[in-house]
Amino acid sequence: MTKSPAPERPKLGEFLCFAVYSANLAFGRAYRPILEKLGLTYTQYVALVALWERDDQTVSELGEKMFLESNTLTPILKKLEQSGFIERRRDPADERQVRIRLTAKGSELRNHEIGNELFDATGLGDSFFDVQKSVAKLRDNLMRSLGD
Amino acid sequence: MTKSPAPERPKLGEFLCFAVYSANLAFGRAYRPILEKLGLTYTQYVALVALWERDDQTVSELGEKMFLESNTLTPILKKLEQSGFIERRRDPADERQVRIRLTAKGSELRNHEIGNELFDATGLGDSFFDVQKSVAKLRDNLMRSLGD
DNA sequence: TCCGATTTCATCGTATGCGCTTGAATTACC
DNA sequence: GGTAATTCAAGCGCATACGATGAAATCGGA
Repeated sequence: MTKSPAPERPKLGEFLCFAVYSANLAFGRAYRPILEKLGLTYTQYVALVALWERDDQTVSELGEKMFLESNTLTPILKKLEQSGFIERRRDPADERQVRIRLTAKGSELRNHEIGNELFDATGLGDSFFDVQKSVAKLRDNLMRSLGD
Repeated sequence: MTKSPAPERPKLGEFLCFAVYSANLAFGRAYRPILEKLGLTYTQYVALVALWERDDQTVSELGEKMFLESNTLTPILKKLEQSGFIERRRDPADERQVRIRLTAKGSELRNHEIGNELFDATGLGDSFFDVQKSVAKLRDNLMRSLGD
C-alpha cells in the first residue's frame, strides 16, 4: 500500500510493499554469487543460520523462525541433507516429528563470515540497525494482523 | 548480513536481509486474499500499477521498473493477457519489441483502492514514509553495487 | 550491400513459496 | 479402550525468480 490518503494515481515508487519486494530481489542477487561458491541457495543459508542459533530443531520449530510451512521447508531440508549439511531423523519419542541436526560440514560454515561484505553494499551506514528494526517490526505487525 | 563487526554467532533476528525476506513473505500473505478476489497475483498487480503510471510500455521498460527480466516477466504478462487485463503486441516499427497496453478491464481496476486497508496493518504510523524511503534506498544501493 | 554483433523477447531447467490435500502418529474425550 | 480430533510432515499443482540459452530482428562497419 502507499499511504492513508491515497493519491489518485498510486505510483510504484511510493509503495512500501514494492520497496520491500524489490529490496528482497536485490538481496537475493547480492547473496547468490557468494552462496553459490558454498553450494547453498539463500533459503538454505537461512535454515543453516537458524540451526547455528539452536541445533536439533523440528521442522515446525524451524518453520516458525523462518516463517515457512513444512510444505516449503521439507524440500529445502532434503536438499540440505543431500548436500551433507544437515541430518533429518524422525524423533523416536514422537514419530510425527522430524528432527534436524547439523552435520560437521554444516557446523563448519558458521565461521565463514558469509554476508559481512554486503554491509557496505547496503549503503545505510549507522542507520543500518534502525532500518533492520523497523522492517522486522513491520513484518511482525503484518504477520500479527494475519493471525487475528 | 548483520553488522560490520560480526558477532561470534550471528542470529537470524539481526539480519537485515532476513527482515526484508520475511517482511516480503508477510506482504505477500496480506495481499493474497485481497488480490485473489480480483483474480490477480501480487506480481501481476505490480505490473498493472506500473502500467497505470504509464501505459504502452515494452517488456524491457516494464522490467526496468519492476526489476525483472523478460524470462520472468513474459509468462506473467501472458497470464495478464489471458485474463484480459492487458494486450501484448509486437511493435510494427521494431518487431523485436512487444508493447504492453492496458485493456479497458485493466484500466478500471485503477480505482479499486486495493492495498489501502493494509496501511494500518503495517503498524508504522508516521514512520511509514521514512521506512519506505529507507528500504527503497537500500534496494537502490544494493542494485547499484551489483552493476559495477 | 553484406555479414557479424547487438538487442529483444522467449524457452528451459532449477529453486522457492503457498494453498490444498493426504497419511501417519498422537492426543483427547467419552 | 476405542473412536474422533488434532498434529505433523510430505505430496501436488500453480506462480514466481533467475541463469543459461535460443531465435528473430535490427544495427553497423567494412
